[in-house]
Amino acid sequence: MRSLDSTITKLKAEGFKLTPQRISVIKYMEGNPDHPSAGDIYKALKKKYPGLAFSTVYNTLRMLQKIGEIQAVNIAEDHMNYDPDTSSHFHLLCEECGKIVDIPSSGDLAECFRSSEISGHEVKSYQINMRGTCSSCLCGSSDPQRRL
Amino acid sequence: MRSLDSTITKLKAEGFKLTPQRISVIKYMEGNPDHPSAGDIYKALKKKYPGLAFSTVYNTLRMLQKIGEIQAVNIAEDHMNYDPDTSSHFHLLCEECGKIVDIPSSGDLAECFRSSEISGHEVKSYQINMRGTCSSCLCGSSDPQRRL
DNA sequence: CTGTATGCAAAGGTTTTGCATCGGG
DNA sequence: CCCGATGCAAAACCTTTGCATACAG
Repeated sequence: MRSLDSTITKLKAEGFKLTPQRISVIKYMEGNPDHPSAGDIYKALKKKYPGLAFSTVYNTLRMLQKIGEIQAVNIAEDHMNYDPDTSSHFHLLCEECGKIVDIPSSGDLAECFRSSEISGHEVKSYQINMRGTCSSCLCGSSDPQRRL
Repeated sequence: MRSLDSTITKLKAEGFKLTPQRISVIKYMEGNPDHPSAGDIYKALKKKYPGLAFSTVYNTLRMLQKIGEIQAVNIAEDHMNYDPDTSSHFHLLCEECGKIVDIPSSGDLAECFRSSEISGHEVKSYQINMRGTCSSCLCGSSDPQRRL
């Protein structure tokens, strides 16, 4: 997801309709670093757009996934999170504050997945998910953002 | 999970009770390469032990996780899978047959996670999940085990 | 206009919880 | 004996689905 404009252009090119609800979801995701869940998106947008259904959020997310504008992050145990940054990077779920933070992809790591063939299997995609404590919680030991 | 005996010994040492239901779950998991879900375990054991509750399966799995005898694998989209092999290795979800296969940890990959500090965050654990096509489905293109 | 997206509600699946009862240590 | 585990059922939660209506192109 580079920008609102490029995403909308892509939508049109792929033949999808531009409804206000879809645009609101796209706006919410664009540049959002918080890896929101479908529920987060629904709750946040429901205030502004009372006429918004849960299924519309899911449909829009699925559509954005299909055209490669967002990626689903399978790191939490009981729900999916969504990331507008589809470049190669990884995620850490902080066990203190519950946030999901981005981890840049190191050259060494990328090197391991250079080939699409690993142990005789064909690898089409991969995710690296970590758990631990994020830098904010490590420094500010008075944990200003503790949620758990 | 090394063996049935060692697991039972560990359970006793940790002060957990040895009930027939717990032992049946442990037996089912021990050496099982199929990464079953809680539902798989329940369905399989319900035949032999009609007196088995879903909650007991979940309780036992949580207990086994806590004492480090199994690990939860967060690779499927809508449920958790469980693996009695807690050594360092990764998983590939085959998009053809739906199976989860083990990928041995390479030295190069392990090297990347040598330090518990990455990008200023403290990493306590990590999972590498891949999607693609497993070697069985690649070879036997007549896909004898296709499920999707 | 036409076809598709929306909203609503209900279903489906997984996991959790509450409570009376049972049984292992 | 006693405390914790079990079984049962229901609830909670996330996600998907079906259908009539509304609306973008």
